[in-house]
Amino acid sequence: MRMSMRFGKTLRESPAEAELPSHILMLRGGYISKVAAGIYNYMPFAWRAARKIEEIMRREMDAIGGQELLMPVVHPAELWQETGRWQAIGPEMVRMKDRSGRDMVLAMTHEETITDLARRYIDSYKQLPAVVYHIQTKFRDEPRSRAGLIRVREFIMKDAYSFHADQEGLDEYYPNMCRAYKRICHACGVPVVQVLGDVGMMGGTNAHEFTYITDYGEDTLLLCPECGYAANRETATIKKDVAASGLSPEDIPAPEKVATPGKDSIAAVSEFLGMDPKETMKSMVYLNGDSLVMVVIRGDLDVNEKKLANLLRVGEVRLAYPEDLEKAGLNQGYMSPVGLKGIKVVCDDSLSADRGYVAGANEAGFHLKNVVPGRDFAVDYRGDVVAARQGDPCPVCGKPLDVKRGVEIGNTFKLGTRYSASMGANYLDENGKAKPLVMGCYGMGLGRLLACVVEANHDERGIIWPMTVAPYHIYLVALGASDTVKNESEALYRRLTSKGFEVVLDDRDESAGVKFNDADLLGMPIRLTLSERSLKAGGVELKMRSEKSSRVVALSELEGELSKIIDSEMRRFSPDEVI
RNA sequence: CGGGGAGUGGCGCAGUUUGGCAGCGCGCAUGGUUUGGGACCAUGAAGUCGCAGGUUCAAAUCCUGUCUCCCCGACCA
Repeated sequence: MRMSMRFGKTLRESPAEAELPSHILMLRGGYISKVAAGIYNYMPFAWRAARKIEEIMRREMDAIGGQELLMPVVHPAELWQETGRWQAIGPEMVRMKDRSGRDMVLAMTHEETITDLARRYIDSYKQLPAVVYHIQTKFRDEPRSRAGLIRVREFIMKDAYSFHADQEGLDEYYPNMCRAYKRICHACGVPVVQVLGDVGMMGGTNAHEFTYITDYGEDTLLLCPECGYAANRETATIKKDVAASGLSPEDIPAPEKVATPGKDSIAAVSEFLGMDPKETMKSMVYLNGDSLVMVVIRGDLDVNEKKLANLLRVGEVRLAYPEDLEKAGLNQGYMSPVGLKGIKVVCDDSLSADRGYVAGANEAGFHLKNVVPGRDFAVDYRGDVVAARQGDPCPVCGKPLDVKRGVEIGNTFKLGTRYSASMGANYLDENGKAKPLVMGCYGMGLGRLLACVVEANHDERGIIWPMTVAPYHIYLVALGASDTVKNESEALYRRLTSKGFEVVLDDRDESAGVKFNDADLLGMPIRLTLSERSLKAGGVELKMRSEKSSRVVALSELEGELSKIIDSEMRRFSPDEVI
């Protein structure tokens, strides 16, 4: 490839719209160009890198029994109506009518289409497990695209689906996919952590995310540096240390009303009464659709709305407005579930039913001592709705948790029978009995991974592509306008290309500074410089993008040297070496 | 959807406060001089100032509406 003929160009200044390194560098390098918010063109260099990532994905998917197919981007609405997602999903799904007025959707994902295929082609347990994948465009009309390729509306995803006879089959297969995901990221030079994830709109029982840790990420994670516990904010929990008191509710004195004038916060009340916040009960009221829900949790803890919504099996809840509280006759600062009527109560499992807590008296200026969950108020839901915070004890080992940000590159879900049951995707087992297929689904964003490659591999001058995904391995700078340099560089370019090396020849009529700066910005791993000076020194100058120093290599030894470097770099990123 | 900011040649920006010839740098084209870390000289092309309406002798500038884009939040590969 000759730079003089490159479709696209580098920019000296970074476009105002970009803030992240990956976004800035890919725009400046002419790798991507924006069409609309969250919709990008992949220019030739970026597309070459993307295709290399795809090949890595294919290699790893094939290695765990995946078969590649291709499903369409436009689906008939009926498929999505069968699973209920036509109704359940909001405006992020693009809907349209075809010319005959049939409702159609743009694919946000492909569970429906693959399950439709599965019910038509999988008849018997003898065909299981079955694993298929494809690399295809998705469209999600996100409320807010941002950060270049990291959060877009149109994106290419590698998504895989597995079908099993039973949960055990899925459980057995699932780790293969997790390992493959780590191998793919490693091969692309992107370190990832596997974290517990929320099932979200997919449904199912169990999920993991594969996340690249960076302050620019929009996913919030809780990590335990001690034991490796890792979960995203929607799933993370903490050690609550609720030791049994050995008391039964009858042993605990009845609630006692105490005056707490003006003490309308946990901190104020516990200080006033000389108690630990852990001995108090915090009451929060949320709006679930039109109805109110009260959540009670130990005084020192906070509520995670997403976990609350999941416990209630609804899409979302929001903190009630002061007017709502007033209408319900609740005194903010003095609320409690005691004597509450017509409002469901969620009790976090940080509160135990064998001890008394300080709670509000539902009367301004008063609290109750010795309030026992279950005895003094009815519990409608009990579960874990705690919001894990920086420094909270790890649920596994008790050491303080760290909060980090990250970019979710891929995720894996144990779907179970969520889709097969609603779409009637059954197989016959050994006894000839029809059973729903047990499914897993596994997504990974191609553009997002590409952006993370840049995030994880750049310096202030530009991108430093790992050999495995570099658009080209070698950037050959022809320096100077002399015929000797022109002829020699042209000959070298042809020679290397004909031997299968991936080479960009910078044959532009530009100054040395421009060429070197573009070489650094574009980030091919090996830079060769051919000039009068290098020829006089005995050959071409060879410099790795990732290193400072350079050396001169004789033209006669060049191929051997390049092969050696490329091989060792490829090995450095080989997942077999590590995972 | 809530909060903040911005739309002026391809890119980065000034000009808007106080209405009066639409500018600068980079890039692009042509010619010449240069060639080891973003060269220099000369000449040139390119903008309905996001869009619509209004005020005015006159609007990039003032008013109204609208669209788009960016950042923070809610939400996701």
